[in-house]
Amino acid sequence: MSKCEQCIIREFSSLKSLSKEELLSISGCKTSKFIKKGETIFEEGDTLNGVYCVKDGICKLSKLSANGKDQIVKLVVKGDLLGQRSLISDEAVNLSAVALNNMEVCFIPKAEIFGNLKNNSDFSMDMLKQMAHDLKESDNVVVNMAQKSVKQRLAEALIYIHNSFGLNNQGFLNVVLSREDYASVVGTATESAIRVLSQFKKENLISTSGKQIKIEDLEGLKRVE
Amino acid sequence: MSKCEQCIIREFSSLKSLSKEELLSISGCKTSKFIKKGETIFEEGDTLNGVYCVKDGICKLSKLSANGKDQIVKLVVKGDLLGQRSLISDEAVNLSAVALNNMEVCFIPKAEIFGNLKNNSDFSMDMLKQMAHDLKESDNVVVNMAQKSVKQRLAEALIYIHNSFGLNNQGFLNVVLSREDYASVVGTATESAIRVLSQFKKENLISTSGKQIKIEDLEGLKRVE
DNA sequence: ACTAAAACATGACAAATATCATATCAAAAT
DNA sequence: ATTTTGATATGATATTTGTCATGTTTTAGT
Repeated sequence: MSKCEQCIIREFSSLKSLSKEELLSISGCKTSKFIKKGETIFEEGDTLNGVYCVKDGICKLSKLSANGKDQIVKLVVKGDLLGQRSLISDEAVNLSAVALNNMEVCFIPKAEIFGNLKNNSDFSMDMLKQMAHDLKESDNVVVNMAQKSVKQRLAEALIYIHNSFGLNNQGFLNVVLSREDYASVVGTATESAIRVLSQFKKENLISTSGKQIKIEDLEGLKRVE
Repeated sequence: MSKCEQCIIREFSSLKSLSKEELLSISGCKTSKFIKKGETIFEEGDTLNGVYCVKDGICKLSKLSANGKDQIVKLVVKGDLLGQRSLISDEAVNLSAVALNNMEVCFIPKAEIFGNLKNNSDFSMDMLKQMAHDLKESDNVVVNMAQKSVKQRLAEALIYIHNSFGLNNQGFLNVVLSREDYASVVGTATESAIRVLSQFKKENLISTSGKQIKIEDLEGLKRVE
């Protein structure tokens, strides 16, 4: 758990193009930080002097809208970096990051990132690719938000979570969100999210056990209109 | 108009970090291409083997949603590049680009871009910064789409166009969009966009002359709820 | 200038979604 | 174990937005 070069995360993350020597030089990475469920890693407007690499756990990236409601923009998992966008733009962070379960992250100082961006073109390229991928995703979300119904968006959110984060040993979705969080992913009122989930239950598309959700009919969910 | 090194656009674009020699090597850039209003530069799903640098004119980047409606994701102007995201991700283009007025663009082949990404870290950094900026914008649009009313979104679209693209000599917005395009920016039905614009007119927030729109009360538009 | 086509406009109504109220349930605290 | 709090659930209703119909105006083509 101690050295970056040994970290299993390395091969999945944008850091994969860093050499052993480069990783060793990332001194701040030697110690990982544990973050409890519900804790805030950083908040909209904060200034970061480095990025976080997620070793374990899941967090949400969200933004507070003028109407006082939070909008979840992205879910971040093992292997992802947090705060790169802000670091590269050299501006305050645009989104808040809050842990959805217990997390382990390690901090990589700004200077290390910029040094590698300057000297390792493979690393720059990986960063660019990651950013390009995020941009495509974000554009697609814009289209979905603008053009699809709440029901469709919620169905797609469930499918997305199913495909990206998998299931636990009992077949429930690995990512457990409150109804309020689902509303905040989909961009609707909490009551609406609850109603739609109830409807999905009635139609046997999903089943629930407390906060846990199991997808019973993936194909059915895909057909939701 | 012929050589990249002389092009005024150069200093505004992501290409500003390329040296004179690097620009000279961009052979394909020697000839610029003229695109008429309404013409398509590329379509969703196309494979690009280079990027376009916009020398003049404005175009829309849009995506077709499953419901058959187009969603405009971004407006692109002088100095911007088109197709970088797709090129970097090495995948088909995610958005269609259609000229909103007569345009002049020049084409830069893929190999040139990648060569420079590999060898010129300032260029890579500029690309990264541009992408980071686009990502922030896109995330913000997601939040607006999800949390704001059609009226608010349309008011903000007008303000955005006012601030980003300016006015012509008679004080009308420089970018002229059809009502359908406004609907497509805001993510609503054409009739709804028309209705809201009519309402803005009645409230003396804007005035119109044919397709042209003049903002009469910018502060009032900002206060729209 | 005339015609056809497209864009704009508006009413009437339907559907989707938000809001408010209230009830139930589950988790946490004492 | 009991209380308290927060999350989930659902009904009733208001508001927003979409759809369809239809008329008018503008634009483009001959």
